Amino acid sequence: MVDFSKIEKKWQKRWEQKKVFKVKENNKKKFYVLEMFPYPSGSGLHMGHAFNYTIGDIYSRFKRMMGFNVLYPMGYDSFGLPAENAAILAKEHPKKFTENSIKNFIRQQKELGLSYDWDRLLMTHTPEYYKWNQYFFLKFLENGLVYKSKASVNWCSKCDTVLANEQVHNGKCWRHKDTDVETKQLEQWFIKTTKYADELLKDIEKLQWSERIKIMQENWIGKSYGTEIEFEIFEDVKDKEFVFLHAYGDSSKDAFWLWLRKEIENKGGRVSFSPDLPNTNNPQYKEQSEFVLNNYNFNENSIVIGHSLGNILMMKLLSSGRIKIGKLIMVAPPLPTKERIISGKAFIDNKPRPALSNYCDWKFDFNKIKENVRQIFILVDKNDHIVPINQPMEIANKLEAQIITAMGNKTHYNGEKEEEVLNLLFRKWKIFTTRPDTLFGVTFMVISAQHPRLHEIVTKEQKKEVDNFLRKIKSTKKEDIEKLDKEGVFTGSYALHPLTNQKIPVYAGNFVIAEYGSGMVMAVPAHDQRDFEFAKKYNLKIVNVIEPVYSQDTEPGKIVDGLPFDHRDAIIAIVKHWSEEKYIGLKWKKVVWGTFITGGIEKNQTPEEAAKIEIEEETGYLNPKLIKDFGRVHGRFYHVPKKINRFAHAHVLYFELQNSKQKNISEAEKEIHEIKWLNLKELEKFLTPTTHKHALRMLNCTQEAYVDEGILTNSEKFNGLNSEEAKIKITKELENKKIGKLTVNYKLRDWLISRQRYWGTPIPIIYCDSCGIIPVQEKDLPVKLPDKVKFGKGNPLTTNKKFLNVKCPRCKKNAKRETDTMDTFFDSSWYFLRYCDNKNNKKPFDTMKTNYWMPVDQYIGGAEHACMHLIYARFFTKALRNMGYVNIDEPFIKLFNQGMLHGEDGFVMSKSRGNVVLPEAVSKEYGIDTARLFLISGAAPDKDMEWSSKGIDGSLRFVRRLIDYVSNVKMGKTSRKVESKLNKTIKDVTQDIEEFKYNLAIIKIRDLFDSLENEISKKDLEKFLKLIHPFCPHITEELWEKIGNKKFLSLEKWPEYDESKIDIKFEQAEKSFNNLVSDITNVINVMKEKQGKEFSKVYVYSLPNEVNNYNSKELSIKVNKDVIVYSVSDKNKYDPENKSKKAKPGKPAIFLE
RNA sequence: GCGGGAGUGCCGGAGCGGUCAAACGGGUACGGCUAAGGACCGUAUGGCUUAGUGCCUACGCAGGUUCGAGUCCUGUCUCCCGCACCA
Repeated sequence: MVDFSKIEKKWQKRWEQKKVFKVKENNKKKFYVLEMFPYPSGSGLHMGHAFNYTIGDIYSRFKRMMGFNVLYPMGYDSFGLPAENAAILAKEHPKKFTENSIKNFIRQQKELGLSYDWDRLLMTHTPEYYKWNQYFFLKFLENGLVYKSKASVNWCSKCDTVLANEQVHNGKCWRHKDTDVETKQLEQWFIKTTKYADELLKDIEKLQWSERIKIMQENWIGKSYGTEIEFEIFEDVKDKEFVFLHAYGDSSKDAFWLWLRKEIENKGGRVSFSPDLPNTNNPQYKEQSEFVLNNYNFNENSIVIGHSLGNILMMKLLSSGRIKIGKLIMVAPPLPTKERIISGKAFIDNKPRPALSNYCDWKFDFNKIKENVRQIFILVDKNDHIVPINQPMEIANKLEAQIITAMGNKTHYNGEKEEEVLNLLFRKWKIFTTRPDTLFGVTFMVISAQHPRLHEIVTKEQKKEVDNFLRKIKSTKKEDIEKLDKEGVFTGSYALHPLTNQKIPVYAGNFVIAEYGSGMVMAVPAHDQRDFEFAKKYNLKIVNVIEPVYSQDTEPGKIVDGLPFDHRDAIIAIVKHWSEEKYIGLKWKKVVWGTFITGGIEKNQTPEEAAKIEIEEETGYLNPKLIKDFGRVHGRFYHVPKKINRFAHAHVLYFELQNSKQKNISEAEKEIHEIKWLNLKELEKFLTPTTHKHALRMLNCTQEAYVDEGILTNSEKFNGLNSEEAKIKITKELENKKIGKLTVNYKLRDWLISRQRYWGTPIPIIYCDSCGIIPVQEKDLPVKLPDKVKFGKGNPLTTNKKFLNVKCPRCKKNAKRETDTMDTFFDSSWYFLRYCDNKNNKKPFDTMKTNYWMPVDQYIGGAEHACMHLIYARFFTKALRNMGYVNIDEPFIKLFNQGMLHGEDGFVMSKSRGNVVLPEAVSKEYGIDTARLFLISGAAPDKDMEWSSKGIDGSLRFVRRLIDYVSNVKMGKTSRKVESKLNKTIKDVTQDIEEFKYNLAIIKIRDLFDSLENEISKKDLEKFLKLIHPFCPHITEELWEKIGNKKFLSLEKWPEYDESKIDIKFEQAEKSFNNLVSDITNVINVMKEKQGKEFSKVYVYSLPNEVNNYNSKELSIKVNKDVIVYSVSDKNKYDPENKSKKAKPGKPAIFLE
């Protein structure tokens, strides 16, 4: 019948030839519609893709017709792992593979009739594009937004590469839901996204995005306010042997680090102090070593702090295996390279030091040293004017020692007091807490077991145990760790409580996140569930510092608003039976209350005394024995008998009756309450006030921490404050002591961009042995990805020597390239800017052009990128703004998240599931316009939608009827009725499309179509076609041409509506018409069923002013009978039963015959 | 655990506090048009009732606000999604 594919081809060709959708910057108002560009998968497009693109295409076509200069581009996110993996499988080069896929994609997208400006095509795998990735990387580097760092990173063994934090979902790789992410310690490139954490969070409110996505981003950034507190972490130095080994030159033995000696001795350590080593002007190893061995004791616990030549002596001694020690701290070691020594220019000043060559012959046995000392630290002065920094670095590498470069107060850290040296022994560790009010409840510390600096605080004694623990953790999957018990192990180190100076143990734990805060937490077992569980497991001290406060918000005793609170010290006495497991409950007679024994504390009374008196008064029992004091609980409630709001501060005391001795209770007491003996279960139901329920929980020893806020206790001068006040005051106190401050913490981490894979943008960095890490110079960009590499194990780029080996841009010596590539999210973080100026080969883009087009007015894409792409792109925009490249704060003002298309089996349509429907197939049978129509009429485009091969029939019917109608309609005049409806529909549809309510728009268009009559004016018919055009572009173009138009409908103006032509009267008329139809059929049915009568003629009697509402022809068609319409006033009407009398406004009378 | 969203006829899904037995589409049934139709057109599709009427039962469940609730509020159940030991 209709050859859809012929029509489609015809118009697609014409659009392309005439460049109908090509845009340039001009004076018109711009509108930038953007769909998240696709990854060009090898399997091509299916209906799910068609669904996504149709949503954007409709919007673009609509906006274009609305008169906007619409930028609607398409491109491909063509770097990435799948291509690499698929290419390896298919033994095809990723480039060829990718470019084939893209070709396929473009063809298929063109067949969908999408109105892209194809001249703006971009592909991220082309050097023309990724050159600018490299360029931005270098710019970020210049601006301090890039750094390289060793960190514990997420590793996916299937991807064979690291993953960014955002790419780990539920402990699994975002691509491989079945692959556990491992942690590895690796040196990687990071982008400082955290620098913009605050702005990224703050600007969320500027975005017209769905609340859902906004909240997801907020949670991801995860800002929390709290206090940073410095804890001193130290090894227990008691009875430990320290040896200070200076050696060389001019410092006197008395002046050398006396301050440090004092610090150590204060903590119980023993310090042996070396005088200058013998004969330092011509040092001989033999002489000096004998001297040291004779004078000092070394054992596996001793800590040697070496300085100057003392370091070299120690390294020699350790090489020889003659001693074994615990820790070696090398402060400012003179460690020139062998070449330098031989050349006689050991140090920066180039003065020869022949003495050194006697000794520092570089014949160290590094493995031996590692064997004989447990921990090595090297401390290097940043501004050392003698020893070049890279020399100790080399040593540190060989020894796997930690190197710290920091400026000393005096050269070589010979100042009065050197914090950096001290820190190696007694390190300061900042921790973050949101609950400084619980500071006095800290009874231990927990450092993350994954913390890269954990080993620094593990002592010799605990090393084995810690190692065992770490091994255990490593062998458990990340997924299981979350379900695992809180576990840990003592590190051997202690922390000093900043306010009480108590010594508290430091544990390594599996439940602390290494990357959040400082990776160590202060543990408050009484008020944190995790810490509580940990403390229970390892029998650690639990100190209660927060007393609960309850507010009664249910009857009885619900707080009455507005009444002031009467404070009162009180007791809650739990009294146990002398022989049974039962407790006394008081049932109140005038109120519906059930409580324990309770009462106030008078002046000069202890809580125990007060409780005993209450017990005697209220129950008569004479011999209660105090067993346990549960501390206080505070309750705000309305005291019903006394008619006041009360704030009771109650001591909870637990008594056991020694015997049944009882005196008589006064009548007055008897009237207030009665005594009940209840077991624990009964009490649960019986007790009404929340404070008493709390007391019961304490009696039950509930295995829970009290984590809410409350009133401080056991907190010295902060006792009695509520949590809110205490947080402020304790933080202030810490600030005064300079060991804490108010601070903000984010969950957001820096963005790890290194990927150990081939198919990505090479990171433009060169490693030079002499110059270190050198960025590639801008003029040398792009660093092209070489074609020839070997895939297999490890990073493919290392297999291309031509790529790998370069000359250092600075010193021209041989150097090596960085072989990691960038995360492909880097590519997609700025592609929307490149579309604005995609052919520029001088700059990433012309700012004039981005200023015109940006920001993207309408972004369309899936919600799965809420915390990945969308955060990166927002970060990029802000960073580029600060660097002067763009003038906007946010890239995407409006965001629309489309739903997913499901296959007929109910699952998301995907190739791997095998439920895909191919557009080509559908197009052949139904036409792509029909498919488009069906896709968006099923459900709102932001909801998931199920494909149905039956459902599409409905759309096909509509399209056919439409063609049929336009082909046969008589051009003439439009009736007022149709005109009214048309204008109303234009109004509604315009708004619906604007709001992406395509499904509703279609309903209204169909409704209008049903009301169209056999005659219509050309103008109105055109308006009607325009309304449908965004949904069905090919068919409408064809019909548009058919009715005699030469220009493209695609470029026509969207119809405007005329409010004055919208007449509700017509709607009412339509309604009464429909009512009439249903009335008639109703009667026909009733009569047929009831009396078996059949009628062939219908007479309708309408009020005279409404008679035009009821067209007999239309009625006849509707009810499928002959219908004759009379006006009631018509004298010649046929009305044998005088039914016309029954006619009412909007409701004509009927007679059947 | 925290956060977000949703529960409406056989199905997909519409539903400004009143005009809702519920749009539109699909399915199903019946009828018409036809040589025939899986094409097209019409009717029906909670129950009872009626010459075009009226009533009842219905929007997960239970309450509440209101003259009036599918629509607002509270609680509850179920489902979906996101984050998850974030100190």
